[in-house]
Amino acid sequence: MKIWLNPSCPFDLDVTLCCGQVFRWDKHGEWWYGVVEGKVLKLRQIGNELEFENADVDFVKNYFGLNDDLPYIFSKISKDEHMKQAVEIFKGLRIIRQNPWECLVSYICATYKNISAIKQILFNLSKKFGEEIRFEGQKFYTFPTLERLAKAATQELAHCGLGYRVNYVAETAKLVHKNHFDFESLRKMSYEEAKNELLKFKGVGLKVADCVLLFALGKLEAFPVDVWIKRVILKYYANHFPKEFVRKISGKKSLSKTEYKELNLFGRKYFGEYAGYAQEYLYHYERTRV
DNA sequence: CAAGTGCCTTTATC
DNA sequence: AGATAAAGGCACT
Repeated sequence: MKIWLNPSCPFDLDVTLCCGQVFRWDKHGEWWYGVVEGKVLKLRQIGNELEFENADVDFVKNYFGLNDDLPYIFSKISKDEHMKQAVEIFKGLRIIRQNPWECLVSYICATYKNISAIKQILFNLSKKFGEEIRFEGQKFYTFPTLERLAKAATQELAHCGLGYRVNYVAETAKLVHKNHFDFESLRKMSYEEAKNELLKFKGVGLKVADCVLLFALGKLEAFPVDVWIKRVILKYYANHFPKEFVRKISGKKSLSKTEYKELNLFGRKYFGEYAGYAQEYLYHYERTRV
């Protein structure tokens, strides 16, 4: 099936899948393959044409955020030259609407890891606890269900390379299972309310909660602050903070809870209701700027 | 090549 | 409250 993209509303499949918001996509030739909602989704983009197999149009549109009005969002977040430049370079990057459960586990596993290591962990988890699917003669694995991970032995999880995150994933899976936790209900809540719900899970701090809100639940005002965003702020936006504060966070590697909240609040106030888009553009901009 | 550093941080413990 | 240490392991330098 095909979707014809409106040239005035940009989309860049490569950037969207490469920018580090999702971890289970691979490109073979010009086609991207990923397992989404239990099926292998295959797609490629040629200019304004998005061609895909194994999903319907509405699903693809929703998953890739094709309904987001990017020109309008750009007009809202383009507050300065840095942001304008990031937008100019990566124009078609869109926030993906991931499955909330997969997103939650992914970002619990992502703490203090680099992207290749995160991909490795999630592949290991899916291979061990997910379901094997064959597609075009290749093996793919669905993401483990919460029921399966809730039952998983810590020993088995440890073999996936989770390290000290084993207990975070195990306990979160058990709690989600026990409480029949309804991720969909978070969508109706405010940003703050939904965040507080997510913070109840083990291994979920302010950063992980923001990532789940942004990448799975469509809370586009969420502004996750990781080491890269901290760098961006120190580099381009330090004048928005007291000198003393800047010196303090420059000196150490990790942020305290209050320091995180300060940077997070700055992002949301400064960039506004689409701060999440600003975050992802700045993140990718800074990471590719070396 | 070995050793050191850094990684889309959180939690436990002062 | 607020700072500090500890927690896999792997990729990169």
